[in-house]
Amino acid sequence: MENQVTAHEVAKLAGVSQSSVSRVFTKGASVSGKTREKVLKAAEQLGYRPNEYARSLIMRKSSLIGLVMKGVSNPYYPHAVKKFTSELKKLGYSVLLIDTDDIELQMHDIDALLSYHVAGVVIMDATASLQTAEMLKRFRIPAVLFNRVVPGSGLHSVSCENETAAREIARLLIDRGCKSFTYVGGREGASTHIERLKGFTEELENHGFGCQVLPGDFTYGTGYRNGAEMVESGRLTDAVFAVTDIMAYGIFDAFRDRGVRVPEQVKLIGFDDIEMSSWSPYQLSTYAHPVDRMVALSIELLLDPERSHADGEVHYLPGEMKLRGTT
Amino acid sequence: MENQVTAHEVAKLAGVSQSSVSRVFTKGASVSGKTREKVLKAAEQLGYRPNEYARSLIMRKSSLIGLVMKGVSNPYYPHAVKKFTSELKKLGYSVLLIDTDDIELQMHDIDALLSYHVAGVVIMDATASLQTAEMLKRFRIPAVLFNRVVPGSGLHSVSCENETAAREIARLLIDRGCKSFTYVGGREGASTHIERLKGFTEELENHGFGCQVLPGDFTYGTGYRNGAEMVESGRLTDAVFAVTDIMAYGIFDAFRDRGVRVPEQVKLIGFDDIEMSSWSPYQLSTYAHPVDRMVALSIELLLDPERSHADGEVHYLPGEMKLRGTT
DNA sequence: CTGAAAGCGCTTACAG
DNA sequence: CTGAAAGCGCTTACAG
Repeated sequence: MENQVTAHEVAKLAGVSQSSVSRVFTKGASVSGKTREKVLKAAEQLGYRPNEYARSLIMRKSSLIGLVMKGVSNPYYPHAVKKFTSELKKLGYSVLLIDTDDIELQMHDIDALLSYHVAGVVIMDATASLQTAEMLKRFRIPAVLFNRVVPGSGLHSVSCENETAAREIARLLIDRGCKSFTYVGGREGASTHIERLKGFTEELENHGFGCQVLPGDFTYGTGYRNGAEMVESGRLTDAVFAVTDIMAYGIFDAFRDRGVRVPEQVKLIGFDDIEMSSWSPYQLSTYAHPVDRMVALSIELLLDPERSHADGEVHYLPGEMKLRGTT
Repeated sequence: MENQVTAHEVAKLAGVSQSSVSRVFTKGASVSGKTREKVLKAAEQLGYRPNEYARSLIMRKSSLIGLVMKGVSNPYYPHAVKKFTSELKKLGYSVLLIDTDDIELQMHDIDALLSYHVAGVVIMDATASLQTAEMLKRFRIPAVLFNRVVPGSGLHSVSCENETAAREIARLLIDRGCKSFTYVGGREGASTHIERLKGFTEELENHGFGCQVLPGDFTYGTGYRNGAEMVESGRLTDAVFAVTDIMAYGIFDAFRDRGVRVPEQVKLIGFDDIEMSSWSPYQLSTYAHPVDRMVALSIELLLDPERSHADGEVHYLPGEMKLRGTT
């Protein structure tokens, strides 16, 4: 950064004022074609690039969006991250990556977001505490929870139609002739878990069916343990709905290792539709998130000045059922 | 950013000069305990945070490190990213995430890196072209290729001991009594592919064995196709070494779907040791990267002023063989 | 359209 | 230890 080329040097070489150089690199400013040409040539020659720190400082506007990630366990998120970065890039924003080890966004991480006064933050796979929400609001940083909703936080949320999808899944399983059901859940308190559980059990109830509910934490290992236990304790049901694909794989493998056949003896369905679900050992039926639309809406909520600081909007977008070999 | 609290406001509330406020937030500066206390109290009250844009501008030093990612296909990378962000955070750096869709780092992405004049960039899973390397060098931005080496680029490289590991793998397979061998590779030109291929075939040759080499691209699908073709064309060998775990899964599944048993009929081994390799359907033998040490060394190369701008150092770190059920 | 000048919020010699 | 002042590299009224 010591030997950075400045607008001044470009101006000198081009024989114009520094203001003119600036105007050439500021869209919307009026510059004559001749000046523009001279400046561009000089800039090219010197390898000039406007200094983003100076620009953000004087414009009092950040071109950074904070992306908060927690887990690396669910391959669903890297895809969303990629979509976010590429869409944001088109709009002239860069991404500041925050990777928490904790469930919640920690003060340490918030500090970075605040120091750069990011134009917005999207929180993925992490549960923002009410305290975090207050913090963000206090510093007037627009935020959206991606694939999560935290009631009372007042933050925007963009999720998949979890409850509706879960109802659809219940109906599918009933149509397939299943009479007994199990739901294997995710971390207590996670909205995806809560909503899917609600939709599934309620719809079953509407049809006069009960449901065995097993606790989980979104990991393969816990899925496996649950699957094993179901078989060994003789609590196997006609159908199993796992809160995420990753958990479904664990359940499936536990079944397979114990000679339980899917879908002949048990129907199994997951949620997310990550890449592995179409792999040969699984061929898992599942429900796909509308990732692209979720990302687009999130960005809209963050960047639209009308909405970014308004009360939190909670959106549920419809995805798509993917029927494969396990149902 | 409009209503940001500045050092001036804190100074006024604390009854000191703005310089003193600055000193309190600059480590190494001398301030009296009394002043520090007054400033801290006022800062807390107002929710003050030094503006990082102003700070980077005046110090002519960026606190940002660019992290360049390409694929989302190999779960190996998200882990490395997490390690990078947490280590970097400890050193006071934040991460600017670049997510290319192209194989090479594109101009568009370089621009962001340049505008923020990042303190360094780590390139993962992307092949930096010689042109990119020139660009980075021209702007004096330290860079390290993670898990890649590009000869002639003059960039630092930190990789796993690919060649040595591949030799070890060859010996293991020979010890297991295998007489015929297949190597399923990655993208043409990728150094991981080249080095693993070299080590494997050379070591086999040393023992008087040949090797069938099949082309690949690091994806599950291509692994599957290769596996299927080997079975169907009768070109199955006693052992198969896949350039990455992901490809090994595809090969394994193609074998399994065709009734070929692993390891009874064919021994199979991968490279990376990602989470799925320990999952029940695979139990894949593989070679684990020393990710933590690779990350630590990369950061060292980037941040050490003695080395960051020096000629590219190429490092190969030893990992660890993980023997599971497929060998 | 163009240039001179002010100012964004900081750090850091310089004097005291 | 502390304050007044200069200056980092920009954008943007303000005059012309």
